[in-house]
This record gives sequence, C-alpha cells and structure tokens, in this order.
Amino acid sequence: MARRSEGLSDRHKKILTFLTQFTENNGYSPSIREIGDSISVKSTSLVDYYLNQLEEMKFISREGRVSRSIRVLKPYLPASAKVSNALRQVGRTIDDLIAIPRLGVIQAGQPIPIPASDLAYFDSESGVEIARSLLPSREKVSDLFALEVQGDSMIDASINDGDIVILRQAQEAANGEMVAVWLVDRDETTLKYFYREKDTIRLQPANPQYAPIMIDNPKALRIMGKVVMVIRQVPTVAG
Amino acid sequence: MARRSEGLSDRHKKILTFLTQFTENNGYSPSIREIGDSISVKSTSLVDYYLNQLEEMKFISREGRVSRSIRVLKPYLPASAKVSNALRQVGRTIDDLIAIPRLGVIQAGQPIPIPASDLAYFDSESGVEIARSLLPSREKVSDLFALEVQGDSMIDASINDGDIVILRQAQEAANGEMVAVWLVDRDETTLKYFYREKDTIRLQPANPQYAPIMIDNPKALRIMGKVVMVIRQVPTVAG
DNA sequence: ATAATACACGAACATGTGTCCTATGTCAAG
DNA sequence: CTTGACATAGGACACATGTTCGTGTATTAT
Repeated sequence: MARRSEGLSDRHKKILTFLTQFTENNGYSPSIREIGDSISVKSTSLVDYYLNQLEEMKFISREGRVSRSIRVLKPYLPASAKVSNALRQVGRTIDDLIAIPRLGVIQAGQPIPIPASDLAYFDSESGVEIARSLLPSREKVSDLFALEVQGDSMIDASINDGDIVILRQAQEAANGEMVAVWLVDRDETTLKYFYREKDTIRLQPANPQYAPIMIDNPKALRIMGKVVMVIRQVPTVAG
Repeated sequence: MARRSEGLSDRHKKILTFLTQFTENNGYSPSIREIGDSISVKSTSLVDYYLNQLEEMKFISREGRVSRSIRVLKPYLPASAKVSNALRQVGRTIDDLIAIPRLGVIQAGQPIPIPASDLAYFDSESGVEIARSLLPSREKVSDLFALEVQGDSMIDASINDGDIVILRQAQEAANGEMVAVWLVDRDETTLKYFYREKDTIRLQPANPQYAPIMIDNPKALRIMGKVVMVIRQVPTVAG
C-alpha cells in the first residue's frame, strides 16, 4: 500500500469517518483501542501513528496524555451521510433570526486597538443579523458577536479583508482554533490561530508572509472569542 | 452545608457549571479528579457521589467505566451569563428575514450533475435564511438562491469545501465574475470564474492545480448565476 | 542493489481514571 | 442521647488508556 505524501489515505478516511460518527453519536471521542477495532488494527501504536498524521494535517486535535480528548476539526463523512447531514441541517426549524452585535473592526494583519469596553455595550443598530438555521445548533446566541476583518494575515485560512467574522465569546481555546485575542500590553485585538506550547503561547497568522506572535506571559493575552462563521460579500459588476 | 431533598445544592450547581464550561471549551468532559479540583475536593468518591445524583436528576449522563464520558444534558451557566442571554434575546429585532432557496450541492472541483429540473422547484423548507441587512440593497431577493460548495477548485478565491454560496440568477456575466455554470453536454453544474475570449469561453478555477475548461460553443454552456455572497461555518472543538 | 522511508505488529510501561470500601463528621428527628 | 440519613474524606484497586520501543516488511528513491 503505497501512500502519498499529500491527501488522505484510505485508512485516514476510515478513521476520520469513525471519529466523526462516534463523536457525534456518543458525545465523547473513542479511545485509541476503540479506533483500532473500527479499522481492524490490533496495534495501538499504529493508530497513534495515524492519529499523529491526522493531527499534523489539522483534521483533528488532541490533548497529550488525556484520554478521549480527540476533537474533530474537519468532520469527514461518507457521501451518503453527508447528504443526509446537510438535509438535516437545512431542514431544521427556520424560525429564528439572530441579531449579533457588531463590535467593530479587527485587524488580521497589524493589530489595532479595540477598547475592551466595547464588549459591554450593545447597539442593536450596528448588528449583523443571520438566521439561526445557519449556525450550528449548539451555539448559544448570547455569546456571539461579529467583527469586520481588516488586513490579509489570514488569507491562507480563506479569510479576506472586508469579511465579517462571527465569533463566540470564550476565555480559553484549544490548539489550532482561530481566535480573536486581546494583547494587554499593546491594548490591541487581533485575529490569529491559537497554539499553546510549553511555556509560551503562539499566535499564528495563516499567511506565511507574517511572523507568529509569541507570548510568554499568559496574563498578557486575553482570548475574546473563537471564530465560528465567516461571511463575505462578493462584489459583482452588474447593478 | 444544609441538605436538600429537591433541587440543586450549591455543589451541584458548581459542578454543573464547571462541566458545561469545560465541555464547551475543550470538547471533552473532565475526569473525576479534574472535577474535584474545580470544587476543591480531594476525594474522588465525593465527586462520584454528586455525579450519580446529577445523573439521577437527568442533568448529565455517563457511560459506565468509560473515562471522560460525561454528557451535559441540561447545560447550567452562572447567573451572569444567563442575564445577558435574556437581554439579547429581547433586544433583537426580527423584522426582515429572507428565505433563499437552497438548491443543492455544487462541485467546485470535478463537476457533478445537478438535474436542471431542480432549479424549477423550490422547497421552502430547504432554504437558507439571511438577514436582508447583510445583502447589498440592490439585490432582488427573488433572484437569489444558495448552493453548498463541494471540492476545492476555488480555494484561491477563498471558497472552500463546505462553504455555502449565495448566487443571483443571471444569464450573462462579465469577465472575471464568479459564476455557476451549467455545462449542457455533460449535464453538470460547476463554480468557476468566467472569461469570454475571442471565440471561446474560459471557465477558470481559482486553484492552479486545476486546469481551465474551454468552451467553444456558447450554446454548450448556460450561466445559472453569479456569486454574491459566501458563508462559511468554522468548526470549533467545543460541543 | 542498496539505502531510506513508510507501514505494520506487539508488548511493555507508566499513569490516568472510574469504582468501591471504610471512616468520620453533622444535624434533625425520635 | 441515640439513631439514621446525609455529607465529606482518604485511599486501595482494577483496569482503561496514551506512549514508546524494538522489530519486521514492504515500497520507493538513489
């Protein structure tokens, strides 16, 4: 079985499918051995081997030494399941429009300051409205807010200048998640990928032209929220 | 501490709050000992004791002997979060909701067929709803429809697999616009940049890995619509 | 052909983790 | 005061679970 350096092998897909479904069905992730069973592999090390690859490819993330801590970042389902999934998503009760407070502009490149006090105040006129049916059902509406992106530091994550990002308030984040963070010393807010390393926190832009920001002191940084949705208006020529 | 036969004690609430937040932040549930730490209790048995009560009261459920298998059935959050939740709920204006028919899936990579008849039929239940405030005011609502993107041929245009694109019906397009086109011979629909050249029409993917499609006969191609908006849900770990 | 790499197995290991037993303290009711 | 239900602590125990190492075998590159 030759394997490619790029793309998912058959095993990768099987594991990812199993992870997606198991997690969805049980609310917690399977253990290494349960994953092994699902693909008829006795060796736990082999499963670990594939899991590391999937993590490297950003399909999952896990917390070292913590059992059942696998998170599926990019759900993978067989085509059949995908369709029914989409249908379920769409078919969900469309009854509810959600106003998400739009707090202002966030710089994805060079960070710019956003007064923290803004978070406290909510002006309904400057809100972004979206249908609840568009959001994952688990999202608690109260914790959502919107920002307009300025800068191009996240283009590799398909987030462009001018896009509107919907975020969920959060104080913590898992590795690899896209977050808006407030840099206390600089009094600036910026949009980056979040990575916690040994003693430091790395804020990684998705554009190789930008260098990551390293934070030694955890107090110097406050996570404002995680990105849950991106909305972009595409300009067209016609009126 | 006083005992209760009914209702949640202070400890119950603390545990439930911790469970709710931990699960949301991490995507997996805490261990018995982590729960103990959160309420400054050293004894695992005591945590187990409370967990059993919470399970009996249907606030959580767990899988026997499976680590980190606690599921929060009734999320419990501190009063502060609850209040702001209620406020937002009240403050939102539900006046202008637009239902956009969602016709199906469009392949941005290898095109797949979408029966043309689908375009005729409009099932309001399978729609995507968007607040009018998000759309350019000139858009005529009746001309809009939505598709889910499959494939990665448009990644350089920041459109990814799984994104939802909102299109406006159109029969023509200007050079450089992103359009959904129906390839008559193949009976396939696909998402591409549109370029009219001397005698041919070039359908250009935004991913250099894909080759453009050249169309000699203008009749072999029908423009279905132009992309006016892109919506993407970003997966996060939290459940 | 040979080396390097990717894939695979199994077992050993440390420790994470749920379960359960015993003991002690507290307080209201009998 | 005694009793008993509840609350709390500590810890032993079994086993679930992630990690790592040694070994072997294909496949690919040189």
